[in-house]
Amino acid sequence: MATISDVARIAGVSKATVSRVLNDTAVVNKETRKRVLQAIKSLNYMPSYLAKGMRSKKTSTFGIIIPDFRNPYYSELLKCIEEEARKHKFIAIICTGEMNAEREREYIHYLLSRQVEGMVLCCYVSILENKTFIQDIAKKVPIIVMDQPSFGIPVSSAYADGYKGFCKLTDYLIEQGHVKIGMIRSLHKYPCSECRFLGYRDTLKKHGIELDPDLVVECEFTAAGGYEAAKRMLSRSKPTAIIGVNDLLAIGAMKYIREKGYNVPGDIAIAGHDNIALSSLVSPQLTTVNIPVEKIAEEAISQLIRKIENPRSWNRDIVIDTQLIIRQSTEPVTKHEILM
Amino acid sequence: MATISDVARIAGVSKATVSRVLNDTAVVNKETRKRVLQAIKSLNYMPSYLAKGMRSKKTSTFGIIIPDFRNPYYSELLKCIEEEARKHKFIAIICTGEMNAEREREYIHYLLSRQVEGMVLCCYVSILENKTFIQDIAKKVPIIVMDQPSFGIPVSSAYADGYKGFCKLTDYLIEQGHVKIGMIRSLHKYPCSECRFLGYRDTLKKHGIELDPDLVVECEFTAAGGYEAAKRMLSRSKPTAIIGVNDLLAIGAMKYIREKGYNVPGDIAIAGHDNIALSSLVSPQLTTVNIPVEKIAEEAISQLIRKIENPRSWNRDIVIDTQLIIRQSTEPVTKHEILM
DNA sequence: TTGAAAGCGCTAACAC
DNA sequence: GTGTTAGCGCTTTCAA
Repeated sequence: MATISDVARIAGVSKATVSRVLNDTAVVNKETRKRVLQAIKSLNYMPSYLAKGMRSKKTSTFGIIIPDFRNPYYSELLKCIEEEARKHKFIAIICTGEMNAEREREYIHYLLSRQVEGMVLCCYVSILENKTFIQDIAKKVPIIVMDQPSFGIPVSSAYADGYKGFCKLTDYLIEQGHVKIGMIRSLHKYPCSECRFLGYRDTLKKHGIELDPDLVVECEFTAAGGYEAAKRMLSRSKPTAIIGVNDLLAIGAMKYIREKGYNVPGDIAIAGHDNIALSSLVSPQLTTVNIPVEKIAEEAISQLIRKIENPRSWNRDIVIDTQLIIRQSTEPVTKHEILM
Repeated sequence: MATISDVARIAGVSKATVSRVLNDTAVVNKETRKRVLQAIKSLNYMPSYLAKGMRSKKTSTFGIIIPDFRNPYYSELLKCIEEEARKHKFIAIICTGEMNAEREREYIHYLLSRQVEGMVLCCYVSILENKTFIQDIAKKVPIIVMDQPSFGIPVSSAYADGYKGFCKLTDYLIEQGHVKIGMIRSLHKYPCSECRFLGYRDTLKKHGIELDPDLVVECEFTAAGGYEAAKRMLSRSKPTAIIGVNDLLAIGAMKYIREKGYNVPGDIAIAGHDNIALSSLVSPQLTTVNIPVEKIAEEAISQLIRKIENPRSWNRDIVIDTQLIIRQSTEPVTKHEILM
């Protein structure tokens, strides 16, 4: 691979001049510039990001940690983040933390030694279990926490308002006449899951409905988890509606319920949260709460870039509003029966 | 951030010795080693991958280009690839080519200037449109092409045998008594899609069934594409079975068909290919062909690593066998009617 | 407007 | 076993 010295030699100039042409960092004589560009072309020269980064401390890279590639919510998030990064000529190194604090820490270290200029963290575990660790990292590199607030750690954050989302969802189901409303939530008390649960709990309370512990079950963050959770819930009680803490769980639950011969929404209405693409592909289509992922990604990345460009700029907590999306899985029973 | 010089100073040794301890590249006196490790700890020192990579030409990084994060097949692939990479202490930089040759080329350049040690390419467009380009890149860095053969380009490849898969699928449907079997394929003639189509075509022929052009429709690689494709197909003809070139398309088609009031599999049987997680979540569950993604990822990465460690080693075309998975969406009608 | 020289943090070759 | 030295490919003073 050709180096800047090769280019300089071919063009009959110094390395410094080539660098100037490359980075537009000083005025270069028109003729000289032309010769340099020709040399670059003829050698098929490409600057080395390693050398560049080492010298200038700018790697145009940031790191991002998500729990799992296979959760469609993160697929959408990654897509949006990549586009945003692209706009700023950044590239993202993506790692999966798998809800494992040690693995998360390991990757964060790894990213740091690769001199990323910023980090996007969807680390439900570390943030809680390792406040001081994250705090130390934040001194070295700008961090934005996704999907949950920053809990007093001096970093920025960007997340959808899950509390409000679950208030809307629960309110809506109660309006439809439901009283025995179950909830499937995550096994561990992750903040984003917890917020959603509180929205559900408080809304029940507001309407004078007592929370029934039999109607709250916990499971892994997968469709299979939702399936098992529904099984457990139905073995204890018989709700007329079930909310999943996210769409994936709701879809898993729906699968179990339909396999058992129950009608959705006739016998049991189901709703989720996140509005992943899948939620409108299943049948009946899933009622859910839309998270404007693009907007979150855009705001998060621009905040991160701002912080990279000016490390002393303020941290921000960016809270994004969500929208209730009513679909077949919670349609009023009468209407549903007509359709059948 | 502390550097190797700081560590050397604190430990009272030379940088070389620190490097030796760090990389286990020579025997170091036990006492000295201890002092070095203490210094590393006390300084919270982390080696810089930039400097390391620059000097040693080893970045422990490879690049991977996929079409889209949102296709679940790639989510699974990425997960497996990350795990394999992890075993070898490599990290992956993931980019999406979006079936766009220019974007693919741009990212490949980008990866190259970041000195990746190898590339995994799921680039349906570039490989075909830019053979010489890929060929040039292959001279600089080991490449493994995924999901399709290497077409004579001197690189390795790893893919599932889509031709055979579609033979099995078509054979099976014909055994079930289907004659009017439609196929939904990709808009562009990507090799992996084309192979699958040929398996379908040849199997029909083998059974003396003539290919009906009205029963072959093309669409984008998304569920929405499959939905539209089914609409078009049904407006022209009435098959008793439809195969999607992948599960996503099949699921989109199924959605349209059920919305139109047809029974699946009663009126129209549906099958896909890939066995994405989603295929067993929809109802009826989708008959499909399993691609052992883990195995492909494992073989691909170990081949890539082999090539990195010994650039003169042979290229290989790794072809992985697939398995027919029969589910509800193609169950014999009689059995289905009993179930209803 | 351009060049020379220093140095980013590390490893590798060679001495001792 | 360990230290010295050179240099990876680039940017950034400082001089001219």
